[in-house]
Amino acid sequence: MRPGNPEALSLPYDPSRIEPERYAFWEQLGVFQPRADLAAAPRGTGSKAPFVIAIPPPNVTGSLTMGHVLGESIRDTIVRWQRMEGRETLYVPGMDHAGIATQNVVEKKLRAEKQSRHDLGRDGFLKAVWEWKEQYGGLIFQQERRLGTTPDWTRERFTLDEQYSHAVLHVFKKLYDEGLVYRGRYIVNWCPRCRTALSDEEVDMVETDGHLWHIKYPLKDGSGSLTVATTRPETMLGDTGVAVSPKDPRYTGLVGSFAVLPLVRREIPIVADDMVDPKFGTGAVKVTPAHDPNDFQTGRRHGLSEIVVMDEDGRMNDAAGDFRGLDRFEARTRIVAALQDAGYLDKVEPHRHNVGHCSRCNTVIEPYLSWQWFVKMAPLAAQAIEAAKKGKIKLFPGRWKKVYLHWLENIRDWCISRQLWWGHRIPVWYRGEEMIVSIERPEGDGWVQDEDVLDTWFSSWLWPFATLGWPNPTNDLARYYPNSLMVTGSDIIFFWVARMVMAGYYFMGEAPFSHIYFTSIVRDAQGRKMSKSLGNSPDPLAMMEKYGADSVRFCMVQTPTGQDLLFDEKRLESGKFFANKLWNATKLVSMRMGDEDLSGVKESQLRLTLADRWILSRFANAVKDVTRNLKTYRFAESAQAVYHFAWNEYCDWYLEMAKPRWALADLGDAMTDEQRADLRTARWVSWKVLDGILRLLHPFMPFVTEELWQALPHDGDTLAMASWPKAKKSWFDAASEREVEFLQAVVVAVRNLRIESKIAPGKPVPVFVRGDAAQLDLLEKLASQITPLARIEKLTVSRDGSRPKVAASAVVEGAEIFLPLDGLIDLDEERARLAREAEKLLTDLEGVKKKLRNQDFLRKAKPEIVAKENERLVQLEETLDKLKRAQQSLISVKE
RNA sequence: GGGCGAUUAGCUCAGUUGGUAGAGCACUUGCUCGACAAGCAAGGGGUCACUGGUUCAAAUCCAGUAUCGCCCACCA
Repeated sequence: MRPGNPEALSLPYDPSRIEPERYAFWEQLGVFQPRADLAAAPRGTGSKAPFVIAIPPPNVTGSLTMGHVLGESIRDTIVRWQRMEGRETLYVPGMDHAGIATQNVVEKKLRAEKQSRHDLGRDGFLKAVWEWKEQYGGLIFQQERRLGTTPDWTRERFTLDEQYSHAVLHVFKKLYDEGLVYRGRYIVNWCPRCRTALSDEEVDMVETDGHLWHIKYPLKDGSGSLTVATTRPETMLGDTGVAVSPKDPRYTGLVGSFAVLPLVRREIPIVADDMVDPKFGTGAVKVTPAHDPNDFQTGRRHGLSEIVVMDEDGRMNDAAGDFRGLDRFEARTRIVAALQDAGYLDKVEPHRHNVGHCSRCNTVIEPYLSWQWFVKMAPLAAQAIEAAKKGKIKLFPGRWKKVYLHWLENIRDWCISRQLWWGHRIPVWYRGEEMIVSIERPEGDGWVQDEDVLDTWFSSWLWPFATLGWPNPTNDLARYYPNSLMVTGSDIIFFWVARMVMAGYYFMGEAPFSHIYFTSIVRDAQGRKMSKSLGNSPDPLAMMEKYGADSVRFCMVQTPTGQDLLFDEKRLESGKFFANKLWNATKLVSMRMGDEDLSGVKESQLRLTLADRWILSRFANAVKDVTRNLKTYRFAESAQAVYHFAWNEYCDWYLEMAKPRWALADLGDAMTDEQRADLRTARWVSWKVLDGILRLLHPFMPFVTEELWQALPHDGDTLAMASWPKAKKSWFDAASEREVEFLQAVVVAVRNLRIESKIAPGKPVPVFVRGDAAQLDLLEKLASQITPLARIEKLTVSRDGSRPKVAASAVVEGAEIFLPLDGLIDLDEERARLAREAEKLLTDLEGVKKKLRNQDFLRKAKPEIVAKENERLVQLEETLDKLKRAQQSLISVKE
C-alpha cells in the first residue's frame, strides 16, 4: 500500500493542469501495450481471451472531429474497463491513406503553386504526397492523445506501409486467381472532377429539380415521328436506339422499324424491351448505351452499338460533332436550343428526380463506359450473411442487422479500380495482348503496369488482420485475431463493416470480430451534419481545453444509443462539475483520514453503523449496474449509475453522515476504544467506497480519477492497471437500505418544515417524532449522524405519545414529525400547507381505492401487486388521518 | 417506391421483462454552517404526437394516422 498525497489536492480542480502530464505517465508505465505477463501465457478462451479492438483508421488528411471523439471515447472506455477486468487488451491504431481525399488535398496545394500533378509526373507527385504525409499527416493522433485514449502506439499502421501494401496486392492476386476479380468494360460511376471511377457507395443521391424534355424523333419512313422523354438531352448524341414496352399498343407497329436521330441524322432501331414503363413519360425511351446503366443493359440485349460522346472531364468529345469541346451542362443547353430551333422539341415539364453526386467533391456523377476492375461480391457475401443470421456476429443496436443483410443480399459487384496515383497500384502487367497479374514485375522486357490504383476501401477491408501482419503467419495474428469488438459509425456499414466481415471470412476463415457497436452520428444543435463548409463543427481541442478531456469523454459517451446526437456545447459542463465535486470529496476524505494506516484493516474489526452498511450496499449495487450496462453497451446508463451513486448517495448523504465520527479525532487521547473503532470505521468505509467510485469511473474519466486515486492511499502504480471492483455479496443489505431511506425521508421532511415555517436556515431546531418502536429505535441509534443533516438541535423521540402543542408537522411512513413553533409563525399558513398536502394524498388515495374496488384487478393481478396496493391504502389513510389531526390541533390552538 | 428511426418537463434525452412518469440543463426560493457557489437545501413544471385495440392495468404490447429525420431503390 502506498501512502496518498493529499497536498496534490490543495489547488482547485483544473483539468488543463493535470491532464497532459498524466498521459506521459501512463505511456511510461507501458499501460497501452498488452500486459506482458498475460501476453506470455497461452492464449485463453472466452472472457480470458485477449480483448482486441482496432481503430477505424482515420484519413491521413484528417483532423480530430467530435465524431472521432465520440468513437474514441467509447472505444477507450471499453478498453480501459477490460484492462481493469484483468484481460490482456490490445487497441490497434492506424491511418488510412484515403486515396481520393488525400490526392485532392495535395493537388489543391499544387494548384495554389500554379502546378498540376501532371507537371510533376507520377513519381514526382507521389513523392510530394509522401512529403505532405510526413509533414502534416497524422495530426489527428497528436490530438487524440489529449483525449487520453490508450492505443498501443508501437503498433501504429498505415494502409500504405510496405507490409500492409503487400497484403493488399496479395489479396488482389488471390481473388483474381480464384476468379473473383475481373476486368470489364462497363458503365461505372464517373466523377469528371476527380477523373476517376467510383463505387456505388461513393455516390450520394440527391433529389433535384430537373426537367423532362420531350423530343420528337422522326421515323425513317417519313410517316411521322415518335416522342421520347429524357432528363438528359445532351446524351442523345450517343443514342443508338429507341425502346418501347412490348405491351404498349401505341407502338406495336413501330417495333422493328427505324427512327432518325435529330441533329445527328443517325438511323436507330426501335426495339421492344420490358425495361420500359408505358405509363411514364411518352412510353418511349431513347437508348444511350454508353451513358446510362439501364440503357447499357438494354443495348446489350438488343445488340445496339455503344457510342461514347464525352471525355473523362465531362466535356463532349469528337463523337459529339458540332458540340465537341463543350462542357456537358453547356452542351445540354445548346442541344435543347438546337432541338427547339429545328422543331424537334415537343415540350418541357418540370421533373424532380435523383441525381448522383460524388461523395468527395459533390460533382454530378456521369455514368461512363470504361474499362475497370471489379470484384464479384455475391460469393463473398454468403458467409457474411450467414454470420449475422446465426448470431456469430452481433450488431448493436440490433436493428442494423436488417440494413446489413439487405445490402448483402442485394449486393452488386464492386468497382475497385481508381484512375488516381495515390494508392496501391494494380498489380497487373500488359505487353501487347498479354496480361499478367503479379505482385512483382514480370521477367522480360516490355511489360507495362496497369495505370490505375485500387479503391481505398479495398485496403481498409483487410484492417482487422492486415494490421497484425497478415499474410505472414505472425504471432500477433495468431494471438489477436479475431478482434473482439468493432465500434464505428453506421454511415460506413457498407463501405467498411460489411466488407470487413466478408474479407475476414474469405481470407481468415473467421469473422473479424463478434460484436459491432454503431455510434451515433454527431450533428449540430439544429440537427445538421457537422461539416467544414457550415463551420458548425466545434473544435474538440478547444472543448477539451475548456472543459477537460475527462468531461468531454464523460459527456460524449452518454449519447443516445444508435440515434443521432444533437451536440450542444452546454452539455459538456456537467462532466467538469462532476469532476470538481469528486475532487472536493476526495480532498475531504483524505483530510479526515489522518495518518492512520488503514491498509491492514479487516471488515471484521470495524464497527459498521447503519450508514456504513447502507453505503456499502448501495456501492455493491452501483458496481453491478455500472458493469452490467457496460457489458451491454449502455454507456449512458453506466455512466449515470456512477454519477448518481457518487454524487447523490455518497457525497450528499454518506459523507455528511460520516462527519460526526470523523470529528472524534479531535478528542485525541481522550478517545475511548469504541470511539477509536468508530473513527477507524468511518475512515475506512469512506475511503474504500471512494476508491471504488474512482475505479468505476476511471474508464470514463481517466485523468481526474487517476489523480485522485494517487492522492489517496493506493495499491499499485496506476489506477489504469488496478482491478475492477467486485460487488461483494455480503455488502448487499436490503434492510439497511430501507432503514436509511426512512431516515432520509425524516431529514427531508424536517428540512421541508423549516423552510415552510420560515425558520432561518442556520438556526438549530428541536424536533419531536412519534412513531412505532422500530422507527424510534432507528432514529435514536443514528441520531448523531442525522441531526446535523437537518440542523436539529435536539431530537426527541416520543415513546409516551406526547407532542408539542403548537407545531408544524409531517408524516413519514406513518411516523409523525413535529417541529415546535411556539407561536413563531403564521398558523394559517401552516394549516393551508397541511391542507394542500392532504389534498394531494387524497387524490392518490382515490386512485388506490378505485383499483382495489375493481374485482378484476383483485382476481387477475399478481398477488404481490395487490398486496402492495393494499399496503399503500393503509399507509395513505393513516397519513391522511394524522395530517387531519395536525390540522385540528392547530385550529384548537387558535381558538 | 420500399425499409428504419424519432415524437415523454422550456431544451437535450433516460425510462431493460406492462404495475404510483425520471435525469441533466434552464427556471423559482433560500443559503459564506470547517470538501465543494463548478456548491448546498427546497420547489414549480408532463392528457408520454394522435386514434383505435389487447389487458384488471399501457409511455411501455398490437394496428393505423400525422409530423420530422435517415437509409436503400435502374422509372428514362
